[in-house]
Formats: sequence, C-alpha cells, structure tokens
Amino acid sequence: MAASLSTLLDVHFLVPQADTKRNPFITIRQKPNNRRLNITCNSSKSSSDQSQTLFESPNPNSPSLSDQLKPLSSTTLSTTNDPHAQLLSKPKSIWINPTKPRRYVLSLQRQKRSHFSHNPDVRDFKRFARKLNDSDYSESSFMSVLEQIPYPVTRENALFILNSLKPWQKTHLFFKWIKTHKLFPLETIFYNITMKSLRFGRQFELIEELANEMVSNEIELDNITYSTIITCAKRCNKFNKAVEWFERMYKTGLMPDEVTYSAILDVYGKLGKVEEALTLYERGIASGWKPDPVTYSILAKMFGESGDYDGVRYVLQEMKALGVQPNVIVYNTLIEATGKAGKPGMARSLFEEMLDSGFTPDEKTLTAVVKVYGKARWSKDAMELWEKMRSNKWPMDFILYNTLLNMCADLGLEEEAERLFEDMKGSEHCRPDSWSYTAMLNIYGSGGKADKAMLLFDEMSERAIDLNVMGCTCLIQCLGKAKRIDDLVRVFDLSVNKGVKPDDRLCGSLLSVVSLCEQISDASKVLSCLQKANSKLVALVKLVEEEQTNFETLKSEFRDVIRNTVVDARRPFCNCLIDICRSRNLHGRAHELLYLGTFYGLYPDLHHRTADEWSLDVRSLSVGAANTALEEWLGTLAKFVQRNEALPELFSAHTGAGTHKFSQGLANAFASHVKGLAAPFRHSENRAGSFVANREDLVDWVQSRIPSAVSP
DNA sequence: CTAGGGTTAG
Repeated sequence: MAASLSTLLDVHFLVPQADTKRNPFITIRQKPNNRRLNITCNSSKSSSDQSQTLFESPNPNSPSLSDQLKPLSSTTLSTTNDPHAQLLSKPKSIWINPTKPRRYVLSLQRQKRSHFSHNPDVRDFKRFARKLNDSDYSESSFMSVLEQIPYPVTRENALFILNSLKPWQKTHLFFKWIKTHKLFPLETIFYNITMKSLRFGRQFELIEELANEMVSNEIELDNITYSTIITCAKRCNKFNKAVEWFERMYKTGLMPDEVTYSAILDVYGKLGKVEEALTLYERGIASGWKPDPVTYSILAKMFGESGDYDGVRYVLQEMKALGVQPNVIVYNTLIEATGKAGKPGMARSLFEEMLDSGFTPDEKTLTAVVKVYGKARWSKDAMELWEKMRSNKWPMDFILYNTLLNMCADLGLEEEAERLFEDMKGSEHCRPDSWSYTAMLNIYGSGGKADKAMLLFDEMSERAIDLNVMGCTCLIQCLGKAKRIDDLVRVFDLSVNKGVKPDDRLCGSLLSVVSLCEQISDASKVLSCLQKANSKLVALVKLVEEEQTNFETLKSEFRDVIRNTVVDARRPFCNCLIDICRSRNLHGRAHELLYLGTFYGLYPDLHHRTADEWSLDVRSLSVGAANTALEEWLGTLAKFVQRNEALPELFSAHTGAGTHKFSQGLANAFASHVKGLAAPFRHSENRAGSFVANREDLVDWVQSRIPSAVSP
C-alpha cells in the first residue's frame, strides 16, 4: 500500500498541485494541525501522535514534501489531451485563477444514467422474475425454470430480470444465460447490474473476473463499473485492490466523477490514511469540485475513527466555506465523531443545531447522542433526551434501547434502566436480547442486587436467551460480592455447559471473588471453577499462597501467566493476586507482587514527581494493591527523610473522586488505611479524589515512627 | 439493492 500515495501523486493524477498561495479560496482554510507538514505513508495514528513525526527524516518510500509540492508539468498530460479540457474555460469561478491552466483530478459532471424504459409486457416478466427468485437454489432447477422465460426477451426485459434477481448466484446464472444465448450485445449496463448483485454477496473475485472480461472484450468500463468494483473491494477489505482499480481507471484515461472519487476517498479513510484522503480531497477542490454531503460524511467518519477533533472542525469549516448543508447522515457522523474525539459539548450543540434546522433525528442520531452523554456522565442531559424521545415519538430501535441501557449501567441509573427494560418487553420490535440482559446484569452486578440478577438469569433460560460471556462475568461478580458461592458455581457450570467460553475477564472476575472469600471452603469452590477455565492461573494462586515459594519461582510463573493474558486483564489479575495476599495476611508477598506488576509494566503511571510535588496515583488499583502501594511509597519516603534528601513541598495520593455511583470504595478504604497508619494525609479541599500531606507533617510523622520501619 | 459513493452497540 505504501506505493499508492506516491503513484497517485506523481503519476496517475497527472496534474499540477493546487496552487494554494494564489488560490484565495483555499488559503483561507487551514488544514487541521498543519497536516501539510507531516505527511506520512501509514498515517493510522491520531493527529497528536503524528506531530511526533514532524521533525523526523522523511520515509525514503514516501515522496518528500518538496517532491509533492513541485509542479508535475513535466509528467502530466498536456492540456489539450485532457478529455475534460472544456472545463478549463469554466467561467469566472472565484477560486480559479484564469491565467493559470488547471488540471482536473475528477470530472465535475456526474456520469448520466440511461434509464431503460418499461415495456407493456413487463407484468409477465415481473411474474417470471418472482418465479425465478422463488425457484430452488440449485443451478439445474434455476435453469429449468429459466426455460419458461416469456417472449420476446428484449434488452429491456433482460435488464429488468437481471435487476430483480437475488441472491447473487441467480443474477450470475442469468447473466451467463444471456451471454450464451447471444440475444443482443452485452453492454456495460449488463455488467454493472450483475456486479452490483455480486457485491451484495461480497464476491470480489467474480466481479474482478467480469471486469477483466470487459477489458478483453473491449466493453467500456464506466464510472459506475469502477465505483462498484471499488466499493466491493472495500467491503471485502481488499483495500489494495480498490486502489489498484482506481489507478487503472486513470491509466485508461477515464476521469472519476464525484461518486467514484468519494468511494476512493472512503477507502483511504477506512485505511486510516488521513493525509492521502485529504490530499485527494484538496485536489478535488482545486479542480473546482463542490463536494456533496456524502463526501463530508466520509471525511467526518475518518476523523471520528481517529478521535481527531481538529479534523472534525476542519470538516465543519469546509462545509461552511463551500456552502454545503449537512443532512441527517452528516449530522449523525459528526456527532459520533465529536463524541469519539471527547468533545461532548460540541456534539450536543451539533445535535441542537440539527434540531433547530428542522431535522428529525433518527435511531442512529439518538444512539450517537446517548453514547456521548453516557461517556460524559451527563445523566441530566441523558434523561432529558429520553423524555424528549418519548414525547416527540422519535424512532427507537433495539440498538438505541441497548445503548440507553448501557448508558444507565455506566451511570448507575438502576430505576431508569428497569423502566427501559420493561418498555422493551412491551414493545413489538425491540424485545430484550442477550445484550439487553447483559446491560441489566451489569447494573445489578455493580449495585450488588444479587436477587434481581438471579431473577434475570432464570428469566433468560425461560425465554431461551443465551447468556454471553460478559453477562456471565457480571453475574459472577455480583454473586461473589453477595457471597452466594453455591449459586455462583451453579451459574458458572451452567454457562460453560451452554457454550460460554470463559475469557480472561471472566477469569479475572472469578479471581476477584477468590480474594473476597473469607472461608477457605468457598475459595476452593471458586478456584475449582477457575481451574476449568485457566489452570495456570490457579497454579499461580497456589504458589502465591505458599509461604515457601521463592521469589524467582514466583517471578517466572507470574511472567508466564501475564504473558498469556490479554492486555486488558493483566492489571486486574495482578490486583486480585495482591488482594488475595492481603486477605491472607501475606503482606510481604503482596509487596513482591506489586513489584512484579510494576516491573512488567502493569502500573505505568503509579508515580509522578515534580520539583514541588510527588504523587501516587492508585486509581487503577484494587483496594489491597492501593494500600500496598501506599505502604511502599511511605517506606521510600521514610528512607528519603532518614537520608536527609531533598523533598518537595507537597505529597499527594489520588484515589479518584468516584464519579461512578458504585465506585466510592477505593477512597473510603484508602482513607481508613491512612488513618490506621496515622499518616498525615487529608482529603484535598480543592482536588476531589486526592489526599494531600505537606512536607513538614510527613517528616514529623516519619520521625515519630523511627526506628521502627514504616514498611517491610 | 430498480446500473455507482456515506451513519448505529460492551
């Protein structure tokens, strides 16, 4: 793929670069983040990441900036060879410099479609098409029905049938039938219609076969052919093929129109090649193209995928500059993109602007907005939105319902979720599915409502809705917290028997229950579940609990388990192991595990030091791990005090403010631990979720405890 | 899906 940019820029476009200096229209608009300066070949990173490449030496495979900016006149087609040369005389568009011949990367006129007329006998053919569609799948029975085709089989009738058939196999068979019977010459449109059907079946190989057949039979490939090929390749994730056919189009001298052009723009977007897409876009603009909303939807989606706020702003700015009005889809994409870029306020104003412009939001709009509000923890806005949805009778679908439920789970809105869930049960088209149940189990799990969770579990069996692995994880967490170990074992065994494949998160959940078990007998019941899912992890637990275990053995087994664990579950595993140690009074082992976790990079942001302040951030730690980390830290500080080394004015520990309704635990546990140690940390008044101590108090405290060491 | 491009869920 790395070659595409250079080929597009240097060979196939065969056009001079837009003169942005002389072009008053372009110069007023800024590319996001000065993108011009950091063109990279594989720009899948976000714009902020890309800034790192700003001063690096250029990739030898990618054209240098000056290469890209130099006029390509030496390699271009001459003006007179340009099939669209007449466009050069396009009268006084303000941004076209009339003294400078301009080359075009796309045709400003969309390919016209010839519409085929309906015959009087279309009714017969309609009936016959239905018969073919109802026929058996096999080639032989399709062909036997086909023998009864009404007459005359004119070009129009054949096109009508071709257009009506599905699935793709039947379209393809009928196409071959037309070909063998040679009733009339196969024009481009026959190929185009057939390819479209093949695209539904994602049959890229067959499409390519037809395209090559067109080339060898000298049947013209037009913009419709190319855009169909390109979008099929895209849907089959054959992006290199999409680019290849786009380049082939230029080679044959055919200009893409805006449909084909935006199709390839989307290919670059899907590849995360932001620079390339922008270059294409700008060259289109420089050709005098006024893109339609589809193009901006593609660009907005691309920026949304990388969470690029500057990019989203660029899209808005461009639309405004060119006077393109967004439609519902563009608004949907923009709202989604601003949400992903972490700008909920912007997303909300876009939504309001959309309503003010008289648009009715659809399911996708509302799903996007709900996600934004949930992520931003804007419960009030979310609930107001829900009321509006009901009173305006805006459309709902089950994805929107499930998104609302997930949002309630994130915000801890149990009653609201229950109301929604009841709504779903009473609805015709949005009955709760396994995702809905998972969201409810999540809510009950976080809220410690084991009874309600078990009722749902039973209800799922009655309704034959499968519990998925996440639902199982939530339920197990919930039952573990409620100390209902026998129910937990029953749920686990039933789920596994029904085909739930335990993943690392589920194992983490079981492990955390082990740390909560006060009775050895309970712990061993849970461990026997874990044994079936991850026996190595159980072996590690045994090793951790065994006082005789030497550190090197622990280290190598720990590394082994962590290496075979998905990244997201690694820190939770270590947290739980530490909690197990703390609950078994194995404090030394807990410190060893914290050391190993830090050593293997599971706690990368635990410590921060500036000249004025040293801080400890335990927000991603469990209670036991946080306490262990605090002890470790105080021990280190004590050594500093004893050695009379330079200390900052302020010390702080961050436990998080617990914005989540159910997540107050860490701060409370931390406070009581601090109290137990009589350490001089106090809740910070101006920083929620932080404990602070000043140097003087801390030094006094350490000295009062000397010579007894603070930490092991 | 009436020859071609864009949007929704842990």
